[in-house]
Amino acid sequence: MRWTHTFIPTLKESPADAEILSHKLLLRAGLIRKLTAGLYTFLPLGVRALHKVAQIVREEMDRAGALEVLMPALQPPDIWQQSGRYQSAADVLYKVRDRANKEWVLGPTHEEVITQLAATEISSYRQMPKNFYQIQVKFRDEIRPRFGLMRAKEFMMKDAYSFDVSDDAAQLSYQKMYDAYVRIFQRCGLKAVPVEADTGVIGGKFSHEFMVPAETGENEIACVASGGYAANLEKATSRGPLTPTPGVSTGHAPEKFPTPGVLTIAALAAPPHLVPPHRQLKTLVYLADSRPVLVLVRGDDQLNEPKLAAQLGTDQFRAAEPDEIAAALGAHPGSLGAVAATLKSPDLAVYADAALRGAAGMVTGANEDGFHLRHVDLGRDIRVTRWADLRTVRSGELDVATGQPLTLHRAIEVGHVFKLGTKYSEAMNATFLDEQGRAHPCVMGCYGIGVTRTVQAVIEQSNDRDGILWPKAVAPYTVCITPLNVDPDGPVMPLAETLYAQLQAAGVDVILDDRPERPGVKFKDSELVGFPLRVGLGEKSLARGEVELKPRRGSLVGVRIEEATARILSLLDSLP
RNA sequence: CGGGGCGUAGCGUAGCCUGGUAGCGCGUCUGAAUGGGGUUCAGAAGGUCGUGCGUUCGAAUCGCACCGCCCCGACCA
Repeated sequence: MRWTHTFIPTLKESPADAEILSHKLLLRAGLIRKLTAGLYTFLPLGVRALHKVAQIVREEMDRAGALEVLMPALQPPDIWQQSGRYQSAADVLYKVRDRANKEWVLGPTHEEVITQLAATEISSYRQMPKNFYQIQVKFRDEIRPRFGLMRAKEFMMKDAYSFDVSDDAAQLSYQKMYDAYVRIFQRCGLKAVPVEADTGVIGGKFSHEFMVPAETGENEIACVASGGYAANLEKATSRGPLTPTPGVSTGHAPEKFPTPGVLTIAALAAPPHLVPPHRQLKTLVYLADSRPVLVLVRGDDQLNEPKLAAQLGTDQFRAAEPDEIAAALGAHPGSLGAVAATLKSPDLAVYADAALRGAAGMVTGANEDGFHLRHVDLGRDIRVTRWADLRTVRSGELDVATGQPLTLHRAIEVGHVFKLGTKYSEAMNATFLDEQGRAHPCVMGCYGIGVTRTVQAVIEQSNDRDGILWPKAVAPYTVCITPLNVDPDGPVMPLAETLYAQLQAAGVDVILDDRPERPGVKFKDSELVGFPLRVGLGEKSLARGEVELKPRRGSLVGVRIEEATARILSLLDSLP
């Protein structure tokens, strides 16, 4: 490609609405332009990078035995009614009406469509395993689109759906996808960490997310530095708080004491009360399927809502409002407690974090505004309905299996593999007959990769002060030939043309910067866009009989003109 | 949806508080010089100051409403 022929509108300054580096670079390097919030046009260079990622995904999916299909983005709402997600996913569903005023939805994902297909087309165990995938646009009515391509209303996704005859077989399908994902992100030049993940509203039993560590990521993960355990913070567990929970009873019965105006853990820890946070019980009130539930964590711990959701077994839950709390407990936030003797209703469910097991001599609210209780022993004074891991892991805590310390990192989710089970196949009647002629629901898995997001994640992870540092596998062009004088009758351009033709013939994605610009402009642009290798041709180097090879991440080397093509090809091989 | 910030030329911005001529840098176009790191000089084009209503002799500037964008939170497959 010739620079003057394509369209690469680079910018010296980044538009004010770009906040994070990768978003700025996408705009400045001329890869995308915004239409409106969450919607972007891919310009020629952006499309090339996107297609390269998509092609890697496609090759690895094919290699893993998945079958490419293409499903409609426009979908009838009744399949969403069938799966139950017309309600549960209502917030993200774009709905449109046709001329007959019939409603349609724009697909945010395709479990319903593929399961409907399986329901009609897969009827025998002989037809499985099958794994269908597509690379297609998804539409999600995001509450807040953010960070360019990171969280958009419309984005490119690879989604795959596996169908198996049994749980064990589904596990194999899952593992194949997991392995394929590891290869995909490796080939994209991304450091992506597979972490154990919460399965969320989509349901299912088992899942991993592929996370790209980055300051600007929207997720947080906990990892053992040496590798091994890694989990989304929504799911991460540890051996518990570093400060042990007090476990020795004072021998006294709970005793009420006045704490006027003390509404927070910190306030109770301050003078005059001086109750350390780890000796306090934090009492939270949730409404699960409209019924109040008390949740206890240690004063210095944070409740992990996804863990609570898993224990409650419903996604219809939320923190109670102050008036709802007052109605349930007779006191307001800041004075709440779960001590049985202070509860209006003895059968109020109490979920307690496992770190509190055996806790004694604790302080908690008295369910009377302005009062707390001391000398509270969990086992004696609080009727716990269920013990569970409900707290959020903190940095430095020890891995359950190895005892190694965990560190917390922010990360970008680029891929997700789910073992779905039979949630959709049961809802949509996707059954098959086994060898005995008995019907069973297909066991499903689903596997997503955010293709557009992956492009941005690569940039977020690979850049320097001058611009993008594309890994060769996903660079829009791998080689940029930069003649410093484009006079067709001059000494430089004919050689540039020759190299250009030879590299094209060798199958290299090469761009020829044939703009009549000053060298500085060309150098800056090629570095901003981040082509892995620049081939510089100027009269000075030519006079020495050399052309200059400048890897984006390395230093400049001069090579003999007659060896140039061969040296470029071998240098390319060695580049990341 | 709650909180905060912002809408002035393609991009980045000043002016707004204290009402009266719309300014600068980059980019674009023309010409010249320069010709190995966003070069320099001269000239030019380009503006419903987000939209509407209001206050006023007069509104980019003050008030109200709306729209849009960004950030934080809530939410999120």
